[in-house]
Amino acid sequence: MPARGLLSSSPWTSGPSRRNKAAMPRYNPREVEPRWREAWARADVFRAENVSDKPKYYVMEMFPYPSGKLHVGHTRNYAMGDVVARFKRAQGFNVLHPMGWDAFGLPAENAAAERGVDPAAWTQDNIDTMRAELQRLGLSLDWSREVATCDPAYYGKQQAWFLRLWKKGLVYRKEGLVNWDPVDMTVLANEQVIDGRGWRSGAVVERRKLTQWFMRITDYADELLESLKTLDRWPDKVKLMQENWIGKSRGLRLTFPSAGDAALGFEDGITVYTTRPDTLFGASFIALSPDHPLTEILAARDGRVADFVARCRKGGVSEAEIETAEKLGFDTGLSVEHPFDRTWTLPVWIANFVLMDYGTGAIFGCPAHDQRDLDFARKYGLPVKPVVLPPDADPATFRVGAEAYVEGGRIYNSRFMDGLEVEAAKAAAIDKAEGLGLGEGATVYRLRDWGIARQRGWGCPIPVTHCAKCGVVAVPEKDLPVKLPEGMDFSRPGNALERHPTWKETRCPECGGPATRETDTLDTFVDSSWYFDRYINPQADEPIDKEAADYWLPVDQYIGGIEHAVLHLLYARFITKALRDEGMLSADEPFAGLFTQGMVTHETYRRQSGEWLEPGEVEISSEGGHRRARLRATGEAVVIGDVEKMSKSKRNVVSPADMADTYGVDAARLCVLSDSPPERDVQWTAAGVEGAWRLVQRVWAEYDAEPVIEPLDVKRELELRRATHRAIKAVTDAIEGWRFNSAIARLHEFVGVLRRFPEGGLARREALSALARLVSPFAPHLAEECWARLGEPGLCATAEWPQYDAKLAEDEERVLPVQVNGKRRGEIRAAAGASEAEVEKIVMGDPEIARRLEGLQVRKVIVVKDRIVNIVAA
RNA sequence: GCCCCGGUGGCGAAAUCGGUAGACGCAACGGACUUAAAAUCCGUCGGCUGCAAGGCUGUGCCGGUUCGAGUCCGGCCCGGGGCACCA
Repeated sequence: MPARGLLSSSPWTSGPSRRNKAAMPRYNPREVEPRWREAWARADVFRAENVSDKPKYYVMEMFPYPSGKLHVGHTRNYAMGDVVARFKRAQGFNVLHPMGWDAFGLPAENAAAERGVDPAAWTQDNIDTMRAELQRLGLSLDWSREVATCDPAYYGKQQAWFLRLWKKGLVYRKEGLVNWDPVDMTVLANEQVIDGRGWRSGAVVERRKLTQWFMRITDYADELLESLKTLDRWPDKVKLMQENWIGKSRGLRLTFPSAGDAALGFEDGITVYTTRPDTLFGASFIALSPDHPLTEILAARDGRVADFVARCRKGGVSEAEIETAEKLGFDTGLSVEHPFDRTWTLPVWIANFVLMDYGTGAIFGCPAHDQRDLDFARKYGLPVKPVVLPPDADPATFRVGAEAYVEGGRIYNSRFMDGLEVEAAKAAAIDKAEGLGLGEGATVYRLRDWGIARQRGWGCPIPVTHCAKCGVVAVPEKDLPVKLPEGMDFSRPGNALERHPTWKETRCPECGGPATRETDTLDTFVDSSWYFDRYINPQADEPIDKEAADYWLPVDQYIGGIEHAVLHLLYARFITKALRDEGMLSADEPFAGLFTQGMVTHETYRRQSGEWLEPGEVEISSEGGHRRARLRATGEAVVIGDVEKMSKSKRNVVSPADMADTYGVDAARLCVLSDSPPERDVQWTAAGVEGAWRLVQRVWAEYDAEPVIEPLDVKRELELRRATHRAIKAVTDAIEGWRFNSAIARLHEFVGVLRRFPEGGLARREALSALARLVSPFAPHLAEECWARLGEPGLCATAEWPQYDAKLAEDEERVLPVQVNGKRRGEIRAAAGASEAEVEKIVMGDPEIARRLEGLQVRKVIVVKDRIVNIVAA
């Protein structure tokens, strides 16, 4: 949003500054910034070397989808990464800071459908636009390593490793129930279904039976869980989310033998999975999933079962259905024997709340100690028998009412387990079941295999052919990449690749007979699971240049949104481990350090008709204490919606370009990093840019000022030197601690100090030399201009980070507040590091303190070195 | 329902080891400069109270630990995020 009054007259041409001399042109970023970007490009200073004596540092931000326009959320994200990249480079690291494009996906298809453009051309245009915008931000990126996932040179290598994983058995095809998005007309992974709706379209997801491609991420479930422990530079929150997602549980897989007249398919009894084998004597029924194979057999024979299953399938995933969550059951009339007492039989039900794809798809119900089972038992009049006694309860009177008892306690009513604590009873039950040959201890994960196929035209083709004679055959590596055709028809929903008139037709690589190509493409999360490997050498013949990868991996610092905590980060970890086991790289984990930055949010605006509006089209006013919004062009009333993450779909995006046009790129970078800590969400306002702009001008004014030659005052010189070293320490520590907002605050302070020291001399020179380098990660163009003005050799971008002298960074004298009984009553001055005795002496000799202590008896004096004094007196 | 994370001036926030609460910035107000405005510079800026020095109070609420609590502990309220028939 253009700031008031700045469009007609630009701030840097509006008049001379009055500091130190009559007329001085103000710092003009429009002229300065492009010049330094050219200088960096000419010197190629941001190119990383795959062979180097320096220690390596690999820093990257999550690559963007090329939507066509950069917004301030991107700016903030990439500015953060650039601060780290420039800081580490200055500290002597060989820094790899690459960029690329997550370029497959639906928006290109939507654009093709709406405007009849070619998705490849549309995407390429967007990439070109956004690359220019990114380059304008002055990011220290190594553009020689750029990758785009829609480039055959990239996805062809992806097909190559995909086939290797297939041959290894990590990829397989299976018929199963899938989540079908009826709007996008594609299959979604479980992770991509949120509240029963497609993560992208928001449409209610249906369940369909289809043959699908999967990756065996569950083979790695245990390692993915265990090695989370090695990720000490990941946020705990993300590790916790992944841990919950993997959902490891230990329990018992146990078979209930069928009782009496075993029905067809039912001879082997029913196998259930439980994490509560200690409650087996509280069992009251068995429940099968509506999708259980036995249910299907029963449904084939009995129409009432089929009707019941149909009822369960209807909805089931819809939001409303989940919320009401009514338990539904059907009594099959069949029964099984209790494994621990074969004379005891239990009825077999089919229940809607039993999931087929978790455990065995069948459970035993223990209503007293499981809320779902209790709800079910109450509804259908099944017995409720408690077997875990709460610590203070009386076995004679303890009853379970409306709430199941799920806490710990002592087992009773349970024969050989009586008297045991819950954990001991679980072990005893597992032993017993194993002894009987009816069960074994089992570990089960919530994590499911990853469904990777999408019925989309704009994605990486799955490189296989279907031959009537040979079945599913891999395309030979020499024939890769399997490229997308030109001229796909996106005017109708569905898979444009499938509809293409000729692309499908091919020859079987094995028998040479006629065959068809697979028309499913890979989930775009496959594309983003290895791009950090490809950056290392995007021209390599092999998908991954192993030698270079062994040097660079793992990524030292990855920066991105918390919204990828589970999906992208889990897939990328899995693919890394799979490729490692294929011998393609050596790293166990892709990202040693992870930082999840906050989102940039903005209010949303819509027309009465529901159409989204951009913030720039809307004028906000205050009428009667209420904020009102009107369409700038027509005055039409506009609905102010929620504050949400900036996204193209809701059109609540603010471009950094306007801000950069008016104030320059450096001010824009400072603005997005100021004021709020990087991990916090921020609601966008342009207010901070004025402060950033002033900082730029004030920094420049120090370099541009004519030197004031005055005799150096030794005391003032020391004071300035102390301020310099204190600033170096503070900024360094703040960057290392990811407190960029604090680092910028310290720059403001340091500039404030410099204004008070216009004299020349070495101390000022030292200060200015340090300041340029401290400013450099945040406002790199300004830093170069200052550096050049100082006459320093070379580029500031390649200068060493300033070192501080720890002695100078500490004050030699401290002001210590003095409290009496915890209330501040004065302060004293003491040498830094003064002993308790020395400080106490000064305190007691202070007349003001003495006055405060009149009539009181000092009981105790607490001296915290260099910080505070507290006198306890009565 | 369960699991996380937050709540500090008019606003964004700082205080990261239990030790001066509000650094730094924005806005506002007062002043300087200017024919004037903008820009720039200097200053004030949690609340109550006082002529002043100062005093009292204050980090969502209630209680606790401590010489000392924004920070630690217990209970609650509010906001945000994640998971949600996972047996």
